Amino acid sequence: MNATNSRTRREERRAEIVRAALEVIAERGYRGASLAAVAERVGLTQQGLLHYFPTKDALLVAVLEERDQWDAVPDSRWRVDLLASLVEYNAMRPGIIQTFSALLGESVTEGHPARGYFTERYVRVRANMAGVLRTEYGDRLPNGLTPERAAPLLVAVMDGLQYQWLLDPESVDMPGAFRDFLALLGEEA
Amino acid sequence: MNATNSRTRREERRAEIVRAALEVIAERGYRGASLAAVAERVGLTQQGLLHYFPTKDALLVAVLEERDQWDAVPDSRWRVDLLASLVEYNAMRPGIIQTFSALLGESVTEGHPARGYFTERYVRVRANMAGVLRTEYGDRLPNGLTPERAAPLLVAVMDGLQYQWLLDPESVDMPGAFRDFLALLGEEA
DNA sequence: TACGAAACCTACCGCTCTACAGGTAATCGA
DNA sequence: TCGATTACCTGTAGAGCGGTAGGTTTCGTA
Repeated sequence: MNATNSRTRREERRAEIVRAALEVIAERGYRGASLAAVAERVGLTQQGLLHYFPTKDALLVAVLEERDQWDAVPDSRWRVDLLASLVEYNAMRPGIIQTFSALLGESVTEGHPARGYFTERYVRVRANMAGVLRTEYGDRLPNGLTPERAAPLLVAVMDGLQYQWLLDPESVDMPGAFRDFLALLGEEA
Repeated sequence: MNATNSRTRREERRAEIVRAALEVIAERGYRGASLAAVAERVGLTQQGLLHYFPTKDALLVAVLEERDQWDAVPDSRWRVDLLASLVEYNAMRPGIIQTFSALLGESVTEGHPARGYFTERYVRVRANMAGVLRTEYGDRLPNGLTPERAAPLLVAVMDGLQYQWLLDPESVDMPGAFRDFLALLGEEA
C-alpha cells in the first residue's frame, strides 16, 4: 500500500470515530459523552481513540466541521420551497437533529467549547436565509417585513420545532408546521 | 421560635439552594452542575446540601417545580398582546432563560431526568397558546390557520429566538422579532 | 433545664473521567 | 530485509463526582 492509501485509511478511521461521536453525543450530550463510550463503538480503547484525536475537544471540533460541510452545500442556491424539503429530510434523520439540538443547548453555558461555533453559525445562517428570502420576494416580503427581520424568525421556527418534535414526535408534525410558517411568510399583509 | 417558624426557615433555605442551583445550571448545565458548586454558593458543604435535597435529581425536581409555579400564573388569562410583554420581560432575565434553555437542550438526550417534564410542559403550553389564540381570533386566525396549528409555531418562535439571543444578544432583538411574528399571525391571508 | 430533632460537619467509598507514559506488534517505504 | 512510522495496547496518575456513615453543635419545646 502506498502513502495515499495510508492517509486515506487514517481519514476513514477518523470519519468512523466522528460518526460514533455523533451518536454518543445524541444520547448523552457532549459533557455526558465519554471518550470510552465513543471508542467502544468503533472497537477501540479510549487510549486508542486519543491516537486519532488528541483531546476530547479536538473530537468535538471534528464533529462540528462535519456539520459545516453538511449544510454548507447550497448557500445561495437555496430557494424557499427547498427549505420545506430540508425540514422534511431532517424529520427522517432524528439522530443528527438530536445531536445538534443537544449541543446547541449546552453551548449557551459558560465556556462551552461549541459556543463560538454556534454563535458564528447563526450569523451565517441568518444571512443565508435573508438572502434566500430576498431572492424570492425582493426587499420586502408580501407582509412588509424586510428579509433581515424575517430571517431570525425563520431560523427560530426551524430550531424551536425541532425541540418539540424530538421530545414528542407523535404530537408534532414538524414538516407540516414548517410549511404553515412558510405560507404565513408568503401572505399579503 | 415556634414550629411554624422552623418550617419556614427550612423552606427559605431550600429556596435559597434552588436559586443557587438555577445559577449553576445556567453556567454549566445540569450534568455539569456539581452539588459542591451549588453548596458553595450558599455557604454549605456538599453533604450539608444533601441534608435538604437527598439526591441531585431531587434538587432538579425542585428547580422544575419552581419554574412551574412561575409560568402557571396566568393560563387562560393570557392575551396575545401580553405575550409580547412576557418576551420583553424575559429579555431582562437572561439567567433564567439560560437555565431553561440549557436544560431543554439536555433533555432531548436519552434518559435525562428532565425529559418527561419538558415533554409534558410542551403539551400544556401548546394547549394554552391555542387557547389564547382562540380567545383572540376564534376558530380561525385571519390567515386561515386553526389555533391548534398556529400554537406550535408560536412556541417554536419563542424558544428558537431565545437561543439566538442568548448566544448573541447584540445581534438579535428578541422582543422586536417576536412582535414581528405576532403581527404576522394577525394578518389577513 | 433536660431532651429530641434539626442543621450541619468530617471522613470516606467507589466510581468515572481525561489525559499522559511507555510498550508492542503490524505495516510500509527504501 | 531493515528501519521507521503507524496503530494500537496496558498501566496509571490525578481529579471530580454523587452518595453514605456517623459524629457534633445548635435550637425549639416541654
